[in-house]
Amino acid sequence: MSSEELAARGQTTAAQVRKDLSHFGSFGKRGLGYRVDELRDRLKLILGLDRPWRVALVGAGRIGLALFEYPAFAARGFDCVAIFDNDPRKVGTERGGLVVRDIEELERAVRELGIELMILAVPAEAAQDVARRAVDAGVRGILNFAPIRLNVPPRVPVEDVNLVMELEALSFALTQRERDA
Amino acid sequence: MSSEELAARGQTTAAQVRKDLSHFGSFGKRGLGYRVDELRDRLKLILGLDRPWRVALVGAGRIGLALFEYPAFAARGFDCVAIFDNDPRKVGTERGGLVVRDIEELERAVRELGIELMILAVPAEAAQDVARRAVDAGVRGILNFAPIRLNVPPRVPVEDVNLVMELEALSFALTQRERDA
DNA sequence: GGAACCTTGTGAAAAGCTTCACAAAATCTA
DNA sequence: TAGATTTTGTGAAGCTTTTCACAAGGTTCC
Repeated sequence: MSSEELAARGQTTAAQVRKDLSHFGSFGKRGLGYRVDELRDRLKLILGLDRPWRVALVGAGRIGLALFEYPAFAARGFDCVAIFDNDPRKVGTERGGLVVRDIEELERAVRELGIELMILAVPAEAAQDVARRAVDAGVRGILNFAPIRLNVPPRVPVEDVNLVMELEALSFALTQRERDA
Repeated sequence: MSSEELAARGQTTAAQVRKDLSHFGSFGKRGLGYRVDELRDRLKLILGLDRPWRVALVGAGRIGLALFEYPAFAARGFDCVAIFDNDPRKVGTERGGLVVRDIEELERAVRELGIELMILAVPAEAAQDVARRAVDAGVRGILNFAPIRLNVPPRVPVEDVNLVMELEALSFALTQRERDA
């Protein structure tokens, strides 16, 4: 498959595809393009998807649980191994094949289960404290749904998801178009 | 509040704050900074958040429903007015105060309820078709959870949310750090 | 084998974004 | 009122990202 076709599928340009890939090495054959199966394997390796990642959910609310049972995670090698919450009514109950643990067990469980990534889906007020504790216990990366900027050591990558902001981006785009017209 | 303080709170720089705001006009007073209440009101206006938006959910799966009941949406003026699904077991049941409608009613409901934004949370195979129908019926913007690039007219803004990709970004960041070390 | 054709990988140019730095405007102090 | 101080708004510089364009390498066909 040529960079031209990859670009068409990925909503980008052929030059962009080639430049991006060249950053990690030489993947294609001139006159021919890229072998899709080989490219996929090499990209998986680059992205670190050649091995499973152990993931925990903190905050057993509706969004957190819905995400955690999202089959696409497991399909890409993200293993959901623990759920934590501070609500005594939830602790001990089963959700999606896992027993909800008390947040007080966070540090011990992170160490014992070798948890590397955390999905943080707790109220904004609690997020910073949970993040600090988790990182101290060994969590290496955070997918953050709380609408605050987490203060963590620079070695810990954080990805923020803010769905309200996504809707606001649509509102802005449409409002701007109205004004232009 | 000075651009310096706004920057500290927003994880950016003072110059960036001033440049960004200057793009939309002159908001501050020299020697004094910005009046927070006035700034908030003017930004709301710029973002189009001075009026409510009518939002529909298509796909009454776990993630879609969890999102739809997310109180932060309503708090920012995004009114959830309809839920659609194609599963006869779900159609007619109540979810979060709304009766789930049959997807076949999509066009009529979009017109009658004046639906402007759609949260698209259906399987990837169905997403393009639903998007086309919704846009034809009058939907003006789409928050897309399906892992495909939607083909819609350029006047329709689309925001893509891909949670697997967010986790993959963490995996990549950590893998790269390992290699550097 | 050789001519025609295709597509990569990559310097160089163009475009876009961020930071710098400072005149201008406002406040504060006495 | 005047001098000291603060902070904006913004050109210009610096940096990053994207696009262009083409030599080099590879394929296809006769």
